[in-house]
Amino acid sequence: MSTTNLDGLNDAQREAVLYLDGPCLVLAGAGSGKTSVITRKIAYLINTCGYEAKGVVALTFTNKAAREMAERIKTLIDRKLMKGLIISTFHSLGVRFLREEAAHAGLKPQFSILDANDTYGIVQEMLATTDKGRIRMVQQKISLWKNDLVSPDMAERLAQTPDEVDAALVYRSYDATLKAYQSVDFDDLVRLPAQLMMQNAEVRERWQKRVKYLLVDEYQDTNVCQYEWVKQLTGFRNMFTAVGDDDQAIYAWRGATIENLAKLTKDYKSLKLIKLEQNYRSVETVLNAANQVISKNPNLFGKKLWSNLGRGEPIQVISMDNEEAEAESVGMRISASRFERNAQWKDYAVLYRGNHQARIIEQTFRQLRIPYTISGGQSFFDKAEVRDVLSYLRLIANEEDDPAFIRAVTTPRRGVGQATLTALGEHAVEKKCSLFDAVFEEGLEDKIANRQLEPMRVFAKFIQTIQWRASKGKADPVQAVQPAPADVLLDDILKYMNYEHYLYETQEERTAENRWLNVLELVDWLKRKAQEDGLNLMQLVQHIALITMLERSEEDEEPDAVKLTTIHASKGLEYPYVHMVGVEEGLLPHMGKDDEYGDANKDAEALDVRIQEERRLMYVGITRAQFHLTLTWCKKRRRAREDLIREPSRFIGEMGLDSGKQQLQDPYQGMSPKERLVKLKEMLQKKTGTTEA
DNA sequence: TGTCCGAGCATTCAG
DNA sequence: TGCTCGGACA
Repeated sequence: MSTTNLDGLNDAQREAVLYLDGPCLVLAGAGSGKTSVITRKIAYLINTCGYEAKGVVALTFTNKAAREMAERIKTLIDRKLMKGLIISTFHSLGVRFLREEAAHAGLKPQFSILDANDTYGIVQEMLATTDKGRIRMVQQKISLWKNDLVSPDMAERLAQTPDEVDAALVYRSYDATLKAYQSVDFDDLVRLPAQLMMQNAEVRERWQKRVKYLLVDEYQDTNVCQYEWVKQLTGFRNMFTAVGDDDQAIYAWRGATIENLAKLTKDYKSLKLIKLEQNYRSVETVLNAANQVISKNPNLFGKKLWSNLGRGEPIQVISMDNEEAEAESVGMRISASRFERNAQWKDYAVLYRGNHQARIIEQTFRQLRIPYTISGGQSFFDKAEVRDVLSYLRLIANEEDDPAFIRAVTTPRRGVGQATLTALGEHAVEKKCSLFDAVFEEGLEDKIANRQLEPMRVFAKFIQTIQWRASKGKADPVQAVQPAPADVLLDDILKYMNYEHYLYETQEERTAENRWLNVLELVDWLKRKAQEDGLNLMQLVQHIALITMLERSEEDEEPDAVKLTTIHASKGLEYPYVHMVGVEEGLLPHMGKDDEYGDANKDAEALDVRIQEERRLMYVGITRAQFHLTLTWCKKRRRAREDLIREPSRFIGEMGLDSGKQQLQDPYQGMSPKERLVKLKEMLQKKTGTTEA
């Protein structure tokens, strides 16, 4: 295992792995084997070049990507040599960084991490409104500013519209509030490390010394902040490999900026550019269409994918009467195709632009008895029940975490309502302390009636007791409590919450049961984690933000089912047979309610930029297909109570298909569902008669 | 004042 | 489907 195996890599891939003379940008087209390049390069660094694992850092955007990368590396490197290797998301590394450097950021190491729900509440309070749109707009604006490394001061100067002026004002006090809560939001997990490294020489040197080689995946998705952090981390050494594809940049709306790719060539004069243009995924018909579409975009580097997987079948474009017919047709086609090709359900994917499009497809698939799985949905840690339990843990670790206090003290209900919390808040301001501490501050009796005060004090005492019992085995002489390991404490917390009872009392039995199961799963997982890594409760809580529910994937076996997913969520995945639905003007490219093409003159450029991103989205969708692609669009689509007349997406025209051949009508057009089924059965029977191997 | 129910309506997403 | 908003009711 002392040398790295480079077998099976093409010339460009090999060059990318071996290049170590300085900064390196790998432009990796769809399906060109970029993960192989990253993992092999890591193996090469450690196995052959004598890098210590702890000096190598690979950054991704999702936990899933990080996990997959780690899996692959296990097969390439001796376990013993892997110790200390960091493969993580930007945010996870940010957490680790901030825990270590907390003092420099003015935080205690047990700071809390607030998610979008918590910050929504904070913004809501500051705006003193219930206008959801406005709150979200401000929240988003602040997030984008943070991602762009724009300070509140700068934001105030930059703000143009009245909305922005508002947002800038909120931004300032929002940040102050987070500080007071000893909390950070998700954006801070990257922003604060970047800023800290820019401003603090000691911190900068420490981390630059530590990171000997850096690899960044999906570089086109980085924002200003991430760019800067990467730059800081690589420092004078400039030893890094960035892998990305400008044609697959589809996250501008959340702050990512493709300019980062161009900026790289400017900032690093010696940047080595390597293009991976051989595609190992798709047949030529698919690839040609993708190339044609994306060629309508201005391009930075000029790359063209090719493959030697053969010509492949023509792409099909099918027009439908409406979305019911579309869903049915897709279902029937998949059924028939699966039979004809002797394929499996999981070889098929249905891609769409917006989540709501999945509904009709789900419905239809259930009728047709087609098994499916649907991607996306709420993440485990966003579920209300999970957040409820975690709010207790957060509060135990960091009693300054006011949002956690509010959530915990009001869940389950214990007679503490809005009025009480307001009074408590005033008291906290007066005494300049957290809500939690305010509960014990003198004078509260004058503000809050005993009936509310008492349960609140009982609650706060309970939290303290757990804190005492959790802190490194110190028995508290006054409270006479015994220290206890995390699993015991977790049980005690759940018991105190009486959460199961609360669930069944407040919700439908079925949902209560589901939610309780989620809680049990969470607690199980936490206990196991504590056991395996020998953590006490305090340490465990601090790790929560870093966690990925790794072990959950025991049932990893993916079921044999058709995959229903948005195009966004499909990035990075591949399927033998792909159906894209709703390929219509207005949907793909997507147009909001108020922006019609008509008076686009004023902001023609902005519109163009948006169309370009939609075009890349189309490109991503097309390139998911390995062997066959079917596009459908509806002549009419029901919106509210009216039928809208629709037109095929401009992107269909841009694919350069020889029309006529591929412009199919729905063969089942005008038939009732029953008739369609009969027709399908006929077709299947005919096939059975003449099936070949 | 709070909450319950039916109607209407959808960008895209992870940490 | 699932969420939110508006109107009705205790």
